[in-house]
Amino acid sequence: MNLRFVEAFYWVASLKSVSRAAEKLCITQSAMSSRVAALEEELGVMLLDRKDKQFRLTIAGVRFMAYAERLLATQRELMLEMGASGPDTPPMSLRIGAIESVLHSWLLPWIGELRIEHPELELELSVETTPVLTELMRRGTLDLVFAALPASHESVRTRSLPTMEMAFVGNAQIHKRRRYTLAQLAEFDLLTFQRGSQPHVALMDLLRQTGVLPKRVHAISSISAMTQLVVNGFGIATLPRIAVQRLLQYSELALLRCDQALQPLPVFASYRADPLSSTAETVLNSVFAFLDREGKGRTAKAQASASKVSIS
Amino acid sequence: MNLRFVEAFYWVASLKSVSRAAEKLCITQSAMSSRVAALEEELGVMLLDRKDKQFRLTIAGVRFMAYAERLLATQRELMLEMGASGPDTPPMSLRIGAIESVLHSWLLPWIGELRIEHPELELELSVETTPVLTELMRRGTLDLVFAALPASHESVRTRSLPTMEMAFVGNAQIHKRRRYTLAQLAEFDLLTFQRGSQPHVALMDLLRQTGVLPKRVHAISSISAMTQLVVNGFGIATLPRIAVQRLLQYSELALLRCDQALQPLPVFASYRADPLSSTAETVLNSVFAFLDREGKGRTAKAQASASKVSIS
DNA sequence: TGTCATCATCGAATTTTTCGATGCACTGAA
DNA sequence: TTCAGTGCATCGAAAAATTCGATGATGACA
Repeated sequence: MNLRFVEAFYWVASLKSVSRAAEKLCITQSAMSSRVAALEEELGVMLLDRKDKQFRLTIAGVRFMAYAERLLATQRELMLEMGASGPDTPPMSLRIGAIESVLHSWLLPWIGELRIEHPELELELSVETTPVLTELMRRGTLDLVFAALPASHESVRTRSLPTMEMAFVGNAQIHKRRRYTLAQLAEFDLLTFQRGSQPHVALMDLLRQTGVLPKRVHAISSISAMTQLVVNGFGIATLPRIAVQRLLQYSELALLRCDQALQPLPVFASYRADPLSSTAETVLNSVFAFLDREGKGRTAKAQASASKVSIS
Repeated sequence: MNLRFVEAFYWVASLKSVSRAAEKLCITQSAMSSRVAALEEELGVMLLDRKDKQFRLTIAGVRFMAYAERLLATQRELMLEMGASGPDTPPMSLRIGAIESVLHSWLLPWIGELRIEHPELELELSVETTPVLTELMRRGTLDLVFAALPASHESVRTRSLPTMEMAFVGNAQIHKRRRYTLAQLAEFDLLTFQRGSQPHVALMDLLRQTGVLPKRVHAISSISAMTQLVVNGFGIATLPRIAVQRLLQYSELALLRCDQALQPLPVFASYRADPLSSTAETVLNSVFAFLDREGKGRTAKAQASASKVSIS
């Protein structure tokens, strides 16, 4: 029995699809199909339920899955202990997905550090909205996703990251007040993320609760589009505070103080349980370490600069 | 990683030889050699210590061995649960070795039963002396051995079987007394197993302890040779009582009563730990069941016939 | 009814594994 | 020392396995 085949079956069962498992392991769908067939032949049992149109494991398939996990766990432990990172180890690749807010806050500087910590990693970065990301995670197209909702699914693990403080951002030339009430802000056009997104929902909730009737609320799916619009005097955007800070010095953006606080944006990291590799976990730990360091180091400096800017 | 290769390595390590492991798995030595090489390449570590002329595992090899056992144990459990005894399962073969005493007592009738219980088994039977058998077990040439000594060796398990009662056997025409003293018997030529064997040593000890000086003690390695000699009036043999009983009715042999009891012949079953198959264990359990049944069923009948014959 | 998505199956191409032969290093006996 | 014997690695060719690309079958969906 070949463990590569066992792994193949594991992914077929985990992703509930032959084709997607094939994609995951970088082989053709026909090869994957015949791997499963070979396993079935070797065991003398059907593993996939082919009667139904819908994907399902047979009873034997479910039982085999448990053994597959045990075998692969042992293999992983083994590889780890034997240090099977020989010189001919193929470059490990990790497909990361993130929402724009994450991209524009800590993702890029963190990736900079990651390239130093793990230069052998081959990254693939997709920026999408939360629902798209969770779907891509469910289908196994991404290995690690930073989104505003957990990609809850069997065999997908989730850890929650520090939330991101949201702030109103205006044009420094236009919005010069020291402080705004929500009603005052709502006299301008408001820009936030796409409909249904956490920031959009949170903003609408806040307006409703405080009884403020906004002029217009635009749903924009791109942070850089939003900032362009703000710079052009189109309106006021709700953006992650940290995400904006790196843009502040190069533009005429201004963080606006408001009497009503915006709900912070939660961030969840989701990754697929991979029986043979702890890459996602390792990389995720790197994220936590990075954010921890950033948080500590920046507390004084960044807070100061933030308040300074907000005065402008 | 292919579990067939892991199994290959397991046997290489267990039998401490590439060639013998190859023989065990029915492939050529070169194939076995390259299997190990493939494993080493995959792990990026040497597993066999090739510097020394003498076989040895490297540190990595020893560590890997533990994982190999775990992987194979899981695979075995898996195969068992999935009932991988498909219609295309190759016939299982078991190489059994036994000493003559076992052959002439219960081995053949038991094999008769075994063929009914496990008709899929392909047997290979070797009759040898105890030292040869233990060596063949050590080298992995035999899977299950019934001998007068345990084939003690790492990765060889041993269970002890009921001892065999030894008796003096004479020619019914010549030795007509109801009872003999040891001294009386010793006036004839004595026949026992080869020098160094348990019966030979035991007989010499008994003679020495009782201060009897035998005329001659012949060392014969074959039971049928011994019985022929006894029938021809050559002398008196020490043979397992049960072994002789099946010959009694067809010849002129007689069990002789003696005031000195012979030491019983111990019997040990040794078998190699096979991580993927419990054939030896299963078959050995069949032996115990058989002997148990025989012992119970025969107690009255056989004892009676034995005493009847010994009177003749 | 046509399109799309998913998967099995087929023959050819490719890769892996095995065989048989040979060479090398070492041992033990002559 | 020489010589036969043992144990293992290595080589090229043969055999077996795996994979690919293409095709077809099936059901979903509009």
